[in-house]
Amino acid sequence: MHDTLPEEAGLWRHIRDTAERVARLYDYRQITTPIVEDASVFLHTAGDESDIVRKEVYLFEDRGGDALALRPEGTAAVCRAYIEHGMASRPQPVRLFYFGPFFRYDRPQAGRYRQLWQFGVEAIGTDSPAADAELIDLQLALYRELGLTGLTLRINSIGTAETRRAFGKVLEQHFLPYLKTLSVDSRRRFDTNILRILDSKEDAQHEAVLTAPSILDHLSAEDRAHFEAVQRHLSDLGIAYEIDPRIVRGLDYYARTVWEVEPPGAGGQSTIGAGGRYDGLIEVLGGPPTPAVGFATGIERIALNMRERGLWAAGDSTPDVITIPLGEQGASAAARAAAVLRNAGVSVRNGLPGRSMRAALRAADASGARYALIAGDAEAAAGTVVLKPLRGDDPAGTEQRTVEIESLAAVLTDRPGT
RNA sequence: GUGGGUGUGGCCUAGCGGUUAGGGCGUCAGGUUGUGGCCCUGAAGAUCGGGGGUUCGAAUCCCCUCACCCACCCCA
Repeated sequence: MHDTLPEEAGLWRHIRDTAERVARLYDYRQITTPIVEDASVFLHTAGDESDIVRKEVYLFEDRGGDALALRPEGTAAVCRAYIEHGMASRPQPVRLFYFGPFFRYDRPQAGRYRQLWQFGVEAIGTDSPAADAELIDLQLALYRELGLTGLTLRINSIGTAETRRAFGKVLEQHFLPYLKTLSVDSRRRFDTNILRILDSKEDAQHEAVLTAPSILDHLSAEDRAHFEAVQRHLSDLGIAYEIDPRIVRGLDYYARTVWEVEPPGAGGQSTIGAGGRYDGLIEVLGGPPTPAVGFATGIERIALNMRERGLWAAGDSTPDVITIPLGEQGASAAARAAAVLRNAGVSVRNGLPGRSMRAALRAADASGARYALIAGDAEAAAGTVVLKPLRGDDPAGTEQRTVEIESLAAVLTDRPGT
């Protein structure tokens, strides 16, 4: 798990602000759910026997003996809240977004952490293919706003659980003759989750995988019509996409549309965000049958991609002004000047007394502040301070001048760039 | 869960059986009386991830362990 240090804070704030702004542009509203939930919210939705539950959820018991979980994802919790707060009686769909930390007991690796931050958006209560397309549009708009271009959108339709069960049988017939030549992992998947063989890394070039039947040929007429409508909407929105029948999802509550977004030169843990339709989830959680669609995107991976592309240079925030108090009267004059400026919205680091002028100016220079404000006993007696521009590009020139404390705010805020 | 790699002051790193464990960056102080960026001087800061062992002697070799990183697996 990671600390976010001051040098990184600006990037995180930028990503978060951009995500929330874009979500609101599409009229989604924020929901914040607890970090800890009753374990059943996540266990039942993921299937009690899956790897997800057995190995990757942080589980613990509270003092009352209840089984709790650190939330591993957002969608199930949002759906729990939808049911609990009777949101089915609000205008449908309910349009929600969230931003926060999640926890997964995975082995960490590039772009994968045990505490991870996600931004997610959900439209609950609609089966319209236009909603699927809107969410994809929103997700791509976020990446675009952040400067992440050249991403690949891959979409697929996986029908219903019933479709996938039938398709699994087809795949069994297909892979059976090749079984001995497949990798160990694929042979295991043959029994546990046969659809996953399709996106095996090891066997990606294996004849059996290359010639495998496509789930798209096994969709129901309704599912096919839905998928075609999603594609029409994407085209209307001017969104480029690839159809990739190898994108699958393991859990039964998924339905129809699934998508993933990858940066160029993808490999490894590269997916930057993924979404899909989960028409069966609300029902699994004890609510009425309610169609829904959403996506989530990893903040660490966004940050990783932005840094790799030089879209954000690490840097501290800098104060506008740093004071240099000299002597006792100077210290109180500096404090007064700082208060005046802060009231006007100018950020001020009030320097600590006791340093030599030289040392204080060195520190002021290193701080990146635009101005040093020198307050000595002589100035204090006159109710003034010395305002010294520190950067060569100051519009008022580089000459320092004496300014009355009470007029400091006007002097500084009049100028652009402070 | 499986495999591989790396661990030396805050950061980067030299050293790979005998060194007071060296350097760079950063930090702090100073370079004369109230003026920065460069430069110069000085200081603080390391039980060499931890624990065992081999050896006259270990940061350097061996074993165990922990942490981190990378890949696989998994990916809600």
